[in-house]
Amino acid sequence: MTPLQLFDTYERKVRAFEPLTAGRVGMYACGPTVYNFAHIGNLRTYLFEDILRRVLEFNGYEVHHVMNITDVGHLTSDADSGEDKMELGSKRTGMTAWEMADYYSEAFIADLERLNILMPDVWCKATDHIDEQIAFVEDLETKGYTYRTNDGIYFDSQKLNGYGHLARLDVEGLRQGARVQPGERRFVTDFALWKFSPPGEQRQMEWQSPWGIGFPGWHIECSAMSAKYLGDFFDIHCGGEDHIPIHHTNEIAQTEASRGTRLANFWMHGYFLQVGDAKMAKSDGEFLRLKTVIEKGFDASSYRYFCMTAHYRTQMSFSWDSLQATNTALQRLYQLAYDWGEPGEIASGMLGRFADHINDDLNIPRAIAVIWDMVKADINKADKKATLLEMDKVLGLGFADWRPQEREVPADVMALVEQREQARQSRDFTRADSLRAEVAALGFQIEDTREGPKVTG
RNA sequence: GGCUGGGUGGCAGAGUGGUCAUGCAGCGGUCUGCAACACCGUUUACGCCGGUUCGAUUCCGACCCCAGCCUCCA
Repeated sequence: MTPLQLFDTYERKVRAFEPLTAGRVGMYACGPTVYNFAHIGNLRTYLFEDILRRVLEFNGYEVHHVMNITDVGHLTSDADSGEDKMELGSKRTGMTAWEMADYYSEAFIADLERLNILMPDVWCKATDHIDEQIAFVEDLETKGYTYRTNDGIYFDSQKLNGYGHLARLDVEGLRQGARVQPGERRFVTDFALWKFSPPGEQRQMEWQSPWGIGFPGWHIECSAMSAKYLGDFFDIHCGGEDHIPIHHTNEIAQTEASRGTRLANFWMHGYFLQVGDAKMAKSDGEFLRLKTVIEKGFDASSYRYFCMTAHYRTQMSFSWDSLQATNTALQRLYQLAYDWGEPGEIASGMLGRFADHINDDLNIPRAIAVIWDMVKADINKADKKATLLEMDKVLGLGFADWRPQEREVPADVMALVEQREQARQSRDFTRADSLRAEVAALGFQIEDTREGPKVTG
């Protein structure tokens, strides 16, 4: 088996993965901001992270998986700052920010469960770690990386050598191309560590700090919480591609300034799902949820499989037709695997090829191609089944538990089926075909097999 | 506008300096009373223009288009 290789955004190359501590992997995944439901594009990223985790476990590592929940927003009491997500969400739903955070956190976790995504070992909420964040900012202040403006404490990105290396930022170009007035910020790439509550306003979420009442900036929660649960330098930090230039760049800046590390040994990013010509933007109001996919008659596992047909590091196009196409393939595979019966011995050649591909920077599309090779290969069914079940530890499609849909066939339908079979036996095919059409109109399909007619719903 | 990444057959999507991705769809066939299922076979590709090379979809350059970020979006 080829040793595991992963692409590291920081170094911009695929390199051998070696855990910092033998046998153990610390993995931090940027979680959701809980102001709305997750859309299927969000979920693609969590599917990528799930595959990453399963591949690490397949390689024998014990994974310590941490995911944050961003439940802090800029909450103001009036409509002026309509940009704020938590505020808008609270207004839209009629819930308090706290209620809304719980509501959408639960909905998010339910989606992950439906997709058979393994749960993190630690869920950490930003609001449960205010003290850690304040301590982190205090440390940065002591080390001289902060300055104060009228609305908050900011990180002085120019004090740091190599700010923006993760994203290969052209800092001077950013300065010239800035579309927003910097205000009291000294430089475009500076960002808030702590924001003050505006005078005279009561926020739903605000806390006491050495700098006054306010709330933490967005980036600080990940630096503070990952340090708490995984240490100052851990194995893998992952998230969506959109985080590369801002969020992860700033996390690295904070941690570099405070702890002297680049936070994680590997930085990994899942790429966007495209729907039609546009990306999925929650701000557009309309976005596609897993719920919608299920309501259209697909299983969550079909969406899981769909995502696995593309490499995590390429943008992928979603359409109902392409989901339908992968669904057809997956249902075929389920039925085939079911018909293979009880598992025998693992076919090591096939499993080896599969493992080589997953270890080659999670090349799941190639790994799945090996499965289709195996379908056609001259290997006995029991061994194919055993091999597939082993592969499914990574794929997570649930081949062991899949059963053909057995819908209760009503007695009147069964009667028609029997009448048709009699008509067939007496070679009255005209009558047989019209009875088949009748049964179809009632929502059941008849397939003639050697064992007689098979009725499916 | 700047920076970062990408453009592959009807669709989705791998990969490679010179023989195959794979799946779905299509087409032909086996099976079937006809179908369905299954199985066998099979067509179509590498954005555009140059360059390097014996040979480029693959390497290099320009151009066009798409995406991300510069607006606390996975």
